[in-house]
Amino acid sequence: MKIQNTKQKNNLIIGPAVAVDTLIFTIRNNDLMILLIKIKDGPYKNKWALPGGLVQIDETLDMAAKRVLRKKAGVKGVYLEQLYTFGDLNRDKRGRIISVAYFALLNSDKLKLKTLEDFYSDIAWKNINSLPPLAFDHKKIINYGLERLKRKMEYTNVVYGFLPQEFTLTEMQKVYETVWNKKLDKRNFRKQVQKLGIIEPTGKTRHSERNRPAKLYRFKDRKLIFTK
Amino acid sequence: MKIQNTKQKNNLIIGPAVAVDTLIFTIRNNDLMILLIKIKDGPYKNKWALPGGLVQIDETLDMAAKRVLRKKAGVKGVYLEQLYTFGDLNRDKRGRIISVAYFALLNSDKLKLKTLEDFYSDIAWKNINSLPPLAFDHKKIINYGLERLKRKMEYTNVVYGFLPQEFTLTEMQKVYETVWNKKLDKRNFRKQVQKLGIIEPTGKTRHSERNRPAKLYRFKDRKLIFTK
DNA sequence: TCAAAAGTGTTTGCGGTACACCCATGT
DNA sequence: ACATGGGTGTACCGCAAACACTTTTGA
Repeated sequence: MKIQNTKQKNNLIIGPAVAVDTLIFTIRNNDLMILLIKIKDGPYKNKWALPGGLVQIDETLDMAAKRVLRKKAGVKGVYLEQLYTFGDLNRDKRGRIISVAYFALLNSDKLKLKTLEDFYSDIAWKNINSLPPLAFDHKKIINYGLERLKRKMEYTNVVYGFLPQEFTLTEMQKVYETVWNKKLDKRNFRKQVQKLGIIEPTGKTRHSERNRPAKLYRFKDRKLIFTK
Repeated sequence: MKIQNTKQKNNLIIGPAVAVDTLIFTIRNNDLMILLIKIKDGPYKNKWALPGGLVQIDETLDMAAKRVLRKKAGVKGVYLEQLYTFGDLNRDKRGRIISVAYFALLNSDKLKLKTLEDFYSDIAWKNINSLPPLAFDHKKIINYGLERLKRKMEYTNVVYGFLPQEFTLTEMQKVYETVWNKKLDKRNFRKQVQKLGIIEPTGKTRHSERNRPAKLYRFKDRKLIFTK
């Protein structure tokens, strides 16, 4: 990359600004939810938007995304990956802002840490299937992220982002069914998952109300693995 | 995305600058090549780098990438997709620059238009397997792009980017073999490709020196299709 | 007739899919 | 004993992989 047609002095640049926007997904009651923030004023007043912020001069993109996660969702140590960078000219009416989109997956462990919507009226988990009117090009970004998520769950173990340390196979199956929006065969699902060798039994069981206890499993490695 | 901690007046922003860097691939003599530019001065003097440029205030990211392709490689209308955005703090010693990487695929039709290396001593096609010392984090970017390319050729028809309008099945197979760096079975390859239904015979044949003529094929659609 | 690349089918094994019943528990 | 979700095996089909010979052409 060669610098040309530019002036850079004390980090003063003539050019687009850079922001990160984060798609924070979780699953609650067998629904795929995304964390959104209501905009209070300006041209997008009363619309909802992805949590985001401008990238500071002394932070990387990943750092910026993690900062947003911490400040807006009160979580850290969750699954996070860069999604895509959106740079249309009029995606933000207020100025030329390029958005580097990230997506994060939260599990119920993380959710318990802080239930933000109890404290703020302008931040809320929204069902992915009934989104409110969105600001900017955030509808497009969410659609893009959803496709990535669906695809990635086919050929990686990224599902662990949605699951707590210990979980039952039925819970795991329900995550897939929720994201893919289709029923899976219980026997085939269990065979396939077990064959991949990415999870192991903890030896413990979970006793629900009045049913047979379910065996608990954990991921051998809570990091991204390609399974195909 | 909410603006905060920022000052924006007449597009004057305090923050990182944004550039695009393009991985321009082609295949020549059964080798995967990438177009690089030699840096003339500054801290990266005599190192090689990806063609790139700063994103102007009035152009989208795609426009910037296409501009680079046109100016540096003299081509247009080639396969182009956004790869990833690199934003480490010290990726460019000269200042805080975020790079949106793209990758492009050229076929021999396009190559004929302009053989740049005949005109410039500081621009050259380099074999992907014997790269010169690279500036910035461009080695990392190239590796990332290579992985994307290899994977994407498994589940899409993106190979068309490397192929001219008309081509033989052997030529097509050689593209795969070159990128994946392994031999494929001729009979299985032909069966699979034909079954996908993404190409069709043109009816014409190509007569090489002294062998049996090969049937020529074309892609039904020269746009990205998912085949799996 | 020879050299060189084009072109073509069959067999086998594995992975994915379809499908139904018994088990353990609490009430 | 019953209701509820947990847990298991087999049969079939289609796709992928392995594998070798014939055809067409120009010299």
